[in-house]
Formats: sequence, C-alpha cells, structure tokens
Amino acid sequence: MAITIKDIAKKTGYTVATVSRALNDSPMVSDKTKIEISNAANKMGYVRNNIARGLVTNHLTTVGIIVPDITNPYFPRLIKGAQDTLQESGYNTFLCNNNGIIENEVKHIEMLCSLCSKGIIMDPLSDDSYEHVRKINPHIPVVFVGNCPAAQNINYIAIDNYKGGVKATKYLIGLGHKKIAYIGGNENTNTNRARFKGFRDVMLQHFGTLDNSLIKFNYPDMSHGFEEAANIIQEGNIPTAIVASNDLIALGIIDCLWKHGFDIPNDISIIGFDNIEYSSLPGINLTTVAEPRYEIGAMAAETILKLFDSDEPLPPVQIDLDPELIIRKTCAKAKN
Amino acid sequence: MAITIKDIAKKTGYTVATVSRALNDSPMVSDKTKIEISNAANKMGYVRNNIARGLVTNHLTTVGIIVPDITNPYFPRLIKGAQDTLQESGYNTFLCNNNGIIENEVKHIEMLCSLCSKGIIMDPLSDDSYEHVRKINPHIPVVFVGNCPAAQNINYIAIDNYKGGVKATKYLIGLGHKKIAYIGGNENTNTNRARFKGFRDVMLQHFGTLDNSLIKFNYPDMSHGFEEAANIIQEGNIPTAIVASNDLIALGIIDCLWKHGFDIPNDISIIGFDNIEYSSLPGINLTTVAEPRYEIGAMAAETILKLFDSDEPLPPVQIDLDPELIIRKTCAKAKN
DNA sequence: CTGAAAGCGCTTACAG
DNA sequence: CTGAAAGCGCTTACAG
Repeated sequence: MAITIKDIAKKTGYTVATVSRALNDSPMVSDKTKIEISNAANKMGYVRNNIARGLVTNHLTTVGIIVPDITNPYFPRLIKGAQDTLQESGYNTFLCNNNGIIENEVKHIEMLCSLCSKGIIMDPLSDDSYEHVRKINPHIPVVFVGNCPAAQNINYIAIDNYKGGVKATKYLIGLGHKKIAYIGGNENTNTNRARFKGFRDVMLQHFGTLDNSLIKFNYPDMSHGFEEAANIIQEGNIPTAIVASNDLIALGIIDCLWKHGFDIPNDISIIGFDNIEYSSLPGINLTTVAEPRYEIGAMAAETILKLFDSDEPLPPVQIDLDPELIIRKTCAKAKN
Repeated sequence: MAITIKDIAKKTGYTVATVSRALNDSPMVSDKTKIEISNAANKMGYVRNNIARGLVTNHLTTVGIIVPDITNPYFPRLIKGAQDTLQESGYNTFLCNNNGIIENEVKHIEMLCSLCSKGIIMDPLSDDSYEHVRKINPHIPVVFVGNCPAAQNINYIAIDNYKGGVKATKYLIGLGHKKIAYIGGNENTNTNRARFKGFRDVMLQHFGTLDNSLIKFNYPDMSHGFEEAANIIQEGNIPTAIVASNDLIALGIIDCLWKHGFDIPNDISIIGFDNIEYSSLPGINLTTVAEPRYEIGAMAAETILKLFDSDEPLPPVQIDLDPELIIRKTCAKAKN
C-alpha cells in the first residue's frame, strides 16, 4: 500500500541497503547518490516506516508519559514541558491516563513496553510503581515527576514537598492562626505524605498537639475538597484556616465555604498547593505553594534524554526544587 | 534482551507458529497446548512485542490525537473522552500538541503515519488539514473534533457553532443590549468563522449594521482576550456587552475589565463559549455556550472504531450537536 | 561507495 | 491440531 524503500530501490536501480543508507544520511554513500535517492523518495511520497525501523534498532523514538488525570490542570503544563523538550530531539510521546487506578498504571507500563517505548516519564500512584516497571522491563529508563516512590536509586524531579508543607503552615501561623485544618489527597503518594508531614511537624512544634478531627484525606479533586469542607462544617468545629494539599481541593473548599456563607479570607483563610493556572484568576486569587510544572516536565525530558544517550548507568538524578509561596488574597490575619 | 516467542517455543518444545497462535487464542490450537504455553509465557515474564506484530498485521492498535494546546482546558476533557473509549477497545493514543502552528500539525500527521497509527482524531488548524493528511496517507481514517475543515466527505463531531453564535447574541439582545462587542480567535478555523457569522447575522438582522471597531480577532487565550479588551477600552467606544469566542478569552476580558474598575455584569455583560470547568467556579460564574467536550471525544472515538471495523467505506459521519446556553452571572439587563 | 544476505519478533497461508 | 517457510519494512555487519 504505502511506498517502501523497496519501491525506491526498484525506481532508482540501487539496492535497498543503499537506499536505506542514503535516507539515513550515512557517510558511506556519495552525495550524488543521496540526492538522487532523496529526490525519488520525495517524488514518490515516501514516509519512513518507523515501526519497521524500531524493530531492528530495537527501540523507537517514543517515550511514554503516565499521569493520573489529564483533566487536573496540574498535568497539562507538565506534559507540555516534557513534550516540547522531547519533540526538539525528535521524540514522540504516548500519553496515558490512569484515573488514579493502580491496575491501569500497570497496564500502561506493559503497553508502553510492548510498544517499545524508549523510556517512561510518570507521576506514580504508589511506592510500588517503580517495582512494577522493573518487573515488566528491567532496563527501561524511568523518571518520576511531581511525586516519587520511596525507592532507592530512582530518578525524579519534584519540589521539596515537605518544605512546602512547612512553608504553608508557618505562613498561616505567622498570620496568627492556631486552629488550622488540613485537607489532603491520596495518602499512598510520597507527595501527599511529605506535604502533610510538613504541616504536622510545624503544628506539633508550635502547639504541641494536633486536632485529628480537622484532618481529612480524600481523592484530590474539587468535588472531594468540597465534600471534606462540608464535613468539617457539619461537625461544627470550625477552623480559622485550612491547608489544602492541592489547588483543586482548595477550589472545592472555597466553593463550599462560600455556599455556607463564610467570608474568605476574613472568616477562614485558605492556602493551596501547585499554583495551577486558574488559581490566579480574578475572582479566585488563591494563595498557594507553587510548583514549576512546565520546568519539571522539561527537566524530566532532559534527564531521560541523557539516559538514552549514555552507555554506562548514570548516578540517579534526584531533584527537589524549592517550593515558592505565592501570596494572593485567600489568607488574612486571624481575628482574636 | 526481552523474552520472545522463540524463547517460549524453545522452552515448551512447540514451534513459534504454535506459540503465536496459542498466545492469540486461535481456535486452531488445543486448549491443553494453550494452557501449557500461556503458563510458560507468564512464568517467563513474556510481554508481546506489538511493534513486530504491527509490522506484519500492518497496523498497530494505536490512534493519534492532535490538538492545538493541551493546556487549554477545552482539550483535556475531550481527550479523556476519546481515550476512555479507545482504551476499552484496547487502543492506545499518541497525543500531539501543535501550539497552533501548521507546520507542527503536518509534522505530527507524518509522524503518526510513520508510526503506523491506525487512525487520527484531530482538531484541525485550517481548512487544509484534511488535504495534508490525505497527501501523506490516502486511506487512514480521520475524524475531526470540535472544529472541522470546510471539506466534503469528512467525518466530524462538533457543535453547531453558527447556532451557538446566534444563541449567545440573541440572549444579549433579549437583555436589551445594542452595543455588543465580539472578541474572537483564529479566523482560519470554521468554528471561529461560524460563531462570528452567527453573531454578525443576528446583529445585522436586528440593527442593520455592525460596528467594526468593536470586533477583534486574536490568538484564543487569556492573555490575548485581556489584550483585546484593553484595546477596546483604550479606544473609548465602550460596549455594554461582549461576546467572546471562547471561555479563555472571556476570562481574560473579565480580568481586564475588573482591573479597569468595571462591574460585571452591571457595567458590561460577558458571554463565552465552551463551558470549560473553570467557568463554573465560584468567583467566576461565566455565562457561556456549552460544548459537551467529553461526549465529543467519546463519539469521535466510537466513530473511528467503527471505521476500523468496516471493510467498505462508510458514509461520512457529520454531527452537529446542539449548543446549550448556560446562564450564570456575567450577563445582566442593559441599563437605559 | 555499493551490494548480497541475515535478521529484528511476529503472523499466516500452505501442508500434512 | 501442529510445523516449515515466507514475509512485514527496515538496518547492518560482511564483502568487494
């Protein structure tokens, strides 16, 4: 159907070997021949079958990206950062969404390997994610983004989430808050544990105790942020400030508090995590701990590219970027 | 490196042909043999090389999705709709972002074809997009989403954008507005032309004339929406309402108007298009013309799946969904 | 600088 | 029900 190097060989009178070499700009073939062959190829509308090529070279210029949920605005920018960098080097990306379901994650790893992807960039769902990859393919380069499983010798690019939790909590305490709630996401991930640990350590250090009724965990999206805020309100033990483990949760909390007639920030202060685009929207103005997502994606891509190019195993790349506190309008001084 | 059917054949004593058949659950092989072989495969950690398989079957279970910009929240839900459906049928997706640049779109089409994708779902950048695909591959199934090139016999799933433009404009006129501005996106796309045409026809029909100084086109994102709103304000000819050709533009307009001290909706009403998630946010509450993006993605996937399954050419699938006006809080009656 | 040949991992008529 | 063989479209030592 499609035209192949065999067709070009027939047309030009060379063998497929020479055609292949010419098309790959091999130094072993004369310029004259290269020109002749590439002209014929263009004229005939040839497009290389990279699948066949991948079969013999044993890898494709394809890398897989696995994220939990592309509709969480956290991810598109990260993905774009990775794609822009990868594309410059001629790599294409398979994108997989697992919707937070571990079986899907495993299935995607398998599929990526079976499609001969050269590497995987992923935001892992659990501490076992690295093992899952290694069980399926002992050698494929992997770099984790945003979150990293608690494993040794892995590559990851993330922010220092513990420090972020500390920063957010200290900021609120500096504003005079004492009764601070925490609404977090999936506890299986290092990211969520670290953010919460930062919160907990600072609270313990300042007040010597933690009010467990003000600590909630749930799926990290708007509707569950809304739900947990409603739970807190219903339980009647109202905090003066809330730390949300991501902006989506924070948005859900804001929605809920507004619907219950609370004034933000005068009744309750809110701080989020991630600094997604919509947090800076007029009308939202969420104070948050920023994560440079585009850069994380780009750095992950650069890292995996380096792994591709190197013959020897490289020391693990483990980067904890400094989280930046973005002060907008959802936090105010505590009233006495 | 990885284990192949050859290894399994050696281990079990069958030939690769039988192993291949067994693994594909062919009716030509006995259950006993199937079990024996699949046990061995599992024990050995076999994962099928789909690249090799694709080479001989001449297609992979891969479909490409091409969109302008994944960070526009319009797309993630559409992509998810397509992916969820495709995944159920065992298809994986290549995702391509072209950032609105036509050369990138062409490059992506080539790459998808060279990687033997079985079909392409795309939001085209121009009327030529269909020809570009056909030039590279005369037969690959394509379905357009959201926007469709002005070509015959193509498959597309979209909303009736003309009707959407009409609805938005009539709603504003019903509220008593006369001086209505229009801030639109990329004029190369049918979508934008149709939305604007709806606006223009209604305005002409009601007022007999159009104020060209209140009509702007630019790249469809927040910052350019902001920019064009600023232009209108600076020119001093202030409208009482603005139609934005998408929600992102509307958000930029709102940001700009607020910064200039306007009250929305009392000074100026705003209506958008798309109903992205963030338009319903507390603090935003954008009135908009909804596009059921997840469903569009899912329908596109179903359509392409049908094309895969059919031997004869199918009549083109051309679906214009009815756009729904979502009334929230950014439009008010015009003051006299 | 070019060719002949083997092979990447799989599938699939053709035999038996 | 199973095997032997050809082939998918490409690349790459090995010769010359």
